[in-house]
Amino acid sequence: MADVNFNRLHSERAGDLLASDGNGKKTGPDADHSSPPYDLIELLFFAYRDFTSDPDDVLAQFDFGRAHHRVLHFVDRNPGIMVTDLLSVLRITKQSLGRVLKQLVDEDFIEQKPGENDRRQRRLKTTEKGHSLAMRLASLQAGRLNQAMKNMSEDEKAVTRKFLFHMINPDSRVEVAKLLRSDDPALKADPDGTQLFNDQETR
Amino acid sequence: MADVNFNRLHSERAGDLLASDGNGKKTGPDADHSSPPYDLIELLFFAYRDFTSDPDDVLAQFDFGRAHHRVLHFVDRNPGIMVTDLLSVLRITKQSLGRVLKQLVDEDFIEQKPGENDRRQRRLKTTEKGHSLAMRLASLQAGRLNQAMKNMSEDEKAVTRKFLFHMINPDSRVEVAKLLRSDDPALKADPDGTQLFNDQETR
DNA sequence: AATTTACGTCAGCCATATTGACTTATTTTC
DNA sequence: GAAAATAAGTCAATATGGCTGACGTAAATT
Repeated sequence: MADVNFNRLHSERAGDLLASDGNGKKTGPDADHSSPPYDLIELLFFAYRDFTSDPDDVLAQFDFGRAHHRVLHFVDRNPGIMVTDLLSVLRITKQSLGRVLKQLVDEDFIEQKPGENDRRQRRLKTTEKGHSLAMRLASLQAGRLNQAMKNMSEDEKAVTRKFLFHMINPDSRVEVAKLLRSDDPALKADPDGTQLFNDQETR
Repeated sequence: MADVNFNRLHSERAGDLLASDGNGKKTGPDADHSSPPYDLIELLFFAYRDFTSDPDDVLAQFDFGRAHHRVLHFVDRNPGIMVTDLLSVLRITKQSLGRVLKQLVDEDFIEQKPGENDRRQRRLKTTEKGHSLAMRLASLQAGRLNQAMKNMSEDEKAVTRKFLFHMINPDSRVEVAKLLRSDDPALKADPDGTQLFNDQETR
């Protein structure tokens, strides 16, 4: 709140990184003396902050947090997923997952049944109640994304997807690409997202 | 670790949201029956996860967390910023900020002096040590961003910036635009980022 | 039969956020 | 000049969501 005064907050530190045009482009002949793209760094911070805030508000009404959202989302998107897969996608520990998953199961948002071939597995899927909440949360995020892209051409949307994909660690891209195309038959023939994302690097 | 098996995890819930081409495009004549753009939702999640992971590793060596990073970043970028401004940018409480800011001041990453006109204010700026760490962290994020954009034209980069800007709550865009252009004289004449981001909506 | 895997659990720790109430300077307003 | 508003600090309590390490069990694989 309160009108914030950001005027007169100018950097007193020019010359930190040699000459730059202020946009991160090189001005010298060869070496990369550019300053960091602060605009993008900060845009990503603010964009993600707001991207998560809508769902957070809804989740709070259920006494859930962002952790529940992530679990609910990936279970809803990948019915039959097992605990090990969730751990690797979310990159958290079994204990951390266990707590939120238990709540989601206890409160009937997620149900589980043993794997048919391997009875050690817990195959997870959302209940109707869970699916409904997942859709509500996804719709909020969808609304924001659609609004942000409403004036974009298909090509421009593809550029955005490509950008986000390339922000992911190269090591993880194959796994992510698999997740993304998991219900899109048209992408089956593109195992590592190479075509999808016009990937021509890091190989 | 362990090879994860995402095959055979196909949605068993077709027909939830009427017909869709699987890409979030409308297939009907007018109403928006499209399903959420799950690919973008998940790409944003993974992109941000990895975007923050590099700095996290460095911060851990100093016994700092992501909260310290945010404070350090915005102080470094806005020398002379005061506590109230930080609170509004970071959207956290005074108590939360107080703790991490105290550590950063105690360990000589940030210094403070009273405002010249208003002696209640603490004008914050990074020390050499603090600036050095801030630059190190920014370079990590810059490296990832530059790599993600290395094959992009200037137009495509502009599209990406525009996308991120439009993901921000309309209410916050003016404030963010002010922050972004804070040391870029070329943008001074564009108070709410309208030109910069080719903004033609929400007015 | 031995090993590995999938999962669960106990116990404790830490970082980061929250709310509400209260204090102290200092500046602004009437 | 008195009253009100502002900038900042502080105390106390609480919640969330991560973490580590150790251990246990059932089922599958070698």
